[in-house]
Amino acid sequence: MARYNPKETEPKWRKAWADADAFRAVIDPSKPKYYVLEMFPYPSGRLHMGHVRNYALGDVIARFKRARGFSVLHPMGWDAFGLPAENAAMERGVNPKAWTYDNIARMRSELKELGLSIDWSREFATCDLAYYGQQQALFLDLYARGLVYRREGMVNWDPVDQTVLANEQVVDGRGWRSGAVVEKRKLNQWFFRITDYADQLTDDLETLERWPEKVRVMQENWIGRSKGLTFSFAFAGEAPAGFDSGLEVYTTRPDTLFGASFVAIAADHPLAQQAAAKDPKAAAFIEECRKGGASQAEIDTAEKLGFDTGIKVKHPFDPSWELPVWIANFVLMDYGAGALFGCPAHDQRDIDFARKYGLPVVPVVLPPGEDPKTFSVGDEAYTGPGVIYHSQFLDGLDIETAKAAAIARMEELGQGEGATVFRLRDWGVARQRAWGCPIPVVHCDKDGVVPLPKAALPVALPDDLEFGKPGNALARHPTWKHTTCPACGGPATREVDTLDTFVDSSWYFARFTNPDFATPIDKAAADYWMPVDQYIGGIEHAVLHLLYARFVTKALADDGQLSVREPFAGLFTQGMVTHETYRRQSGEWVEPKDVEIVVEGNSRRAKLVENGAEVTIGDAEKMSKSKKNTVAPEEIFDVYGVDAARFFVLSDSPPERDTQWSQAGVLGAWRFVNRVWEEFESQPPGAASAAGDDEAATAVRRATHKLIKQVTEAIDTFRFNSGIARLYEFLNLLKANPAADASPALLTARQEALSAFARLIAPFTPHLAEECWVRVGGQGMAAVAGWPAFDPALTEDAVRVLPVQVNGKRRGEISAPAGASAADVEKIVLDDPEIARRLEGLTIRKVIVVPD
RNA sequence: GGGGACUUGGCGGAACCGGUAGACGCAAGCGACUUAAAAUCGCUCGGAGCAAUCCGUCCGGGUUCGAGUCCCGGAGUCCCCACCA
Repeated sequence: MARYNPKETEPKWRKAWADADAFRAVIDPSKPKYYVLEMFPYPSGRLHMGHVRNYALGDVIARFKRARGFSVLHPMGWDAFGLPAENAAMERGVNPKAWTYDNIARMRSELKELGLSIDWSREFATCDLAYYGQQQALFLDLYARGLVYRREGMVNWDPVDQTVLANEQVVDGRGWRSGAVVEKRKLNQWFFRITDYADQLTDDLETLERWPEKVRVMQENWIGRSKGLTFSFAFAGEAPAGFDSGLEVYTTRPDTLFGASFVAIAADHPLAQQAAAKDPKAAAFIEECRKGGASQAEIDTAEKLGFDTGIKVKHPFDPSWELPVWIANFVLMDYGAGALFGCPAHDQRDIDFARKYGLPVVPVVLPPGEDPKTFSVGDEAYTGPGVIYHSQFLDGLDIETAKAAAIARMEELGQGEGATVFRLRDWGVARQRAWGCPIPVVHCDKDGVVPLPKAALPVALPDDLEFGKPGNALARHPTWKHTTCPACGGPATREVDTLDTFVDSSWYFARFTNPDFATPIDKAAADYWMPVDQYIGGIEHAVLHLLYARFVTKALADDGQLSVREPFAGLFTQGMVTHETYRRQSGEWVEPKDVEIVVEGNSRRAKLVENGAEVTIGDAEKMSKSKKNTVAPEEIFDVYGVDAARFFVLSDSPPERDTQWSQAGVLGAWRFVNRVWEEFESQPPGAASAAGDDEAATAVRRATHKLIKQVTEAIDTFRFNSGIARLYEFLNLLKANPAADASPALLTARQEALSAFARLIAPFTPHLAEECWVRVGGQGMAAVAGWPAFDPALTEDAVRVLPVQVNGKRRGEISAPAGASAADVEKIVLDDPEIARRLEGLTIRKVIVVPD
């Protein structure tokens, strides 16, 4: 029998789908819609196994939903702006635009080879003028709504990439791409007012039921909403210049106000600057603070350092009580008010500080069961529950009540009010890069910063950028930036900063609903397709991309351009594709294809193919070039076909977990493909439908209906590996009931089984499914054939095998008809000789029957 | 320091509501076919034991007729955030 030949069948069916335009997304109000989207790829140049898994996952959903009668939108595009193109330009002297479009062309053809059910007519790249021109319009819309502003601020400067980074892009004090230690710089910057939406972005997380809990928690922590009190300390003497209304601080523990023993301000605080101007020692201390690094190790070991300014403030509830104002290295200027009051007894950081500088430690929260006369705090702050004491009008209250009472009193006094503070900062969106979306504003000597009118859009990037040296090639282009001011008509210069590429990916999903529309979003199309029903991508975007996309969606909804307030109704975060790592004794990494695995019983060793030298087998890690543990998808497609590769990345592990690529694993998938094909080939074509049933036919028929039910549920719940296990089981059953020597009844049952089977495997192995569908006499193509239905009555077994436990231990099993009553089951059990033996000498006290 | 997840054979994993632990796949062993190998097919495959049977889901307790699953305590691994007032 001829083996299945994917090289022949797979291209044939891809062409058939394209010719039939089978995957075009159509607005059809008579059908429910389903929008499935995988995070679009950066066109790095080559497809890797992670892509294969990501897009295969989405394609299972898309094909399944299409078969289930949904009108499906499953588009593809390119997240195409960004630094790698500029780096390539610098290193190899290529043009970033040409480099990017070359990569896109190559990756497009590789992706198409995967046989994905994508509507390619909607494809775009974010570096297409047609896309980023619309993004400029969108920028102006947000500008008009007051959601974009420019201010001078301290920014994170990446000295290697020579650009600004958002807070989210600084990891452990280093740039997320370059890994360089980030510097603080003062620059004029463009910001999106994401903090306006901080409350909504937190509250609406609750509505995202089909998001992983983990991602919601991460976003909630990132936004970092905290409720507390802002209030001002009056100065004991004359108020310093600019502080007539006092020194403002923020706290989440107003209940501990009577435990205050100092006030601490950040080194960058204006009051600290004033102190520095008068006192060189203060200036020296501030300089010292600036040197402190932001990395994990530095924070862990950093000593709490302070400098007493000599300034005193009055306690808000007792003006006779004065507190010293210290400059402290642990106070952050950009959180809360940049100043705090220290309550050492109930805050670990404060007590470290107080013990070092000999400041008072007054407990005001009495832990349950402690005696107020003897309770004291050592070097460890008490942060647990208790009753307030030593606190005048707050005495006797619990912590929560005391917080409310303190806030109420402060509001009465007019010295402060309850406040919500966020960790989230506004999103700095300007990048000093040339390969990005130009910001559509000009700078005019007379009119200042002037947004361009929409008629002046798009602002196109010049093609003749020169990338020989670091820095912004757009800024040094000889002519591009020179233009006229739309307000006065005089000479002006264009903004040379471009938008963060995360802006590009914050609305592309909406653009897919009509990628050719004359304004950024076609509301009618978006109203039909949005929100994305199932979004699929890596967990690494849990905060950055997914938070920005949520913000932009809300802003566009408020602007009337979208009706939905959340972009992604369902989110699935898939695991990575990993592979074992191999190293020579010298420590060099070795590629899998240069390694031969030797198996001895349960132990595995590895040696070099070329000379048999011993190789160390390391843990499975994410495929990466640096560790040489990559497997090129094309090579796998070439040997086993696309279907086997798709099938393997889906079959081995649950999709949310990492899956380990192995040669043996893909061989298993290849065997499956061949066994499926053999089963279809062995079935005589046009098997007549015979009336009547025999035992084998009944078993096959029941198993078929059960299989349909199980595979349907498995796909619905993202348990693809379990669904595939059921497919294997069913194939084993068919093999046990072969077409050769089959009764007419069994042949008929097999025919029905194979017809269903061809459609059930279509989401996983679409090319093979088409070939099988033809073989079994199906009409049209499997891709559009519709999902098989099951008869619930046939999914239930008529006879149940029930385990029998005696005293909680399994002691045998009996068979009972489905739905048998408790009394009937009890009778069968008691009549069973094996059970009777087990009951000898025992008294039956209680019988528990669990139905079926 | 704060938050979250995970831990089941040699391996990936299954077990949906507390009801037969280890489905399915991989690896391995034995056999068939073959001059031989590959491919393919059949059987075995958590541990101990001839067997009856006993033990077994990270460890220790608990709830329950019954716990991989629920509760309490602990260990390990991984992820996110972090001088956040």
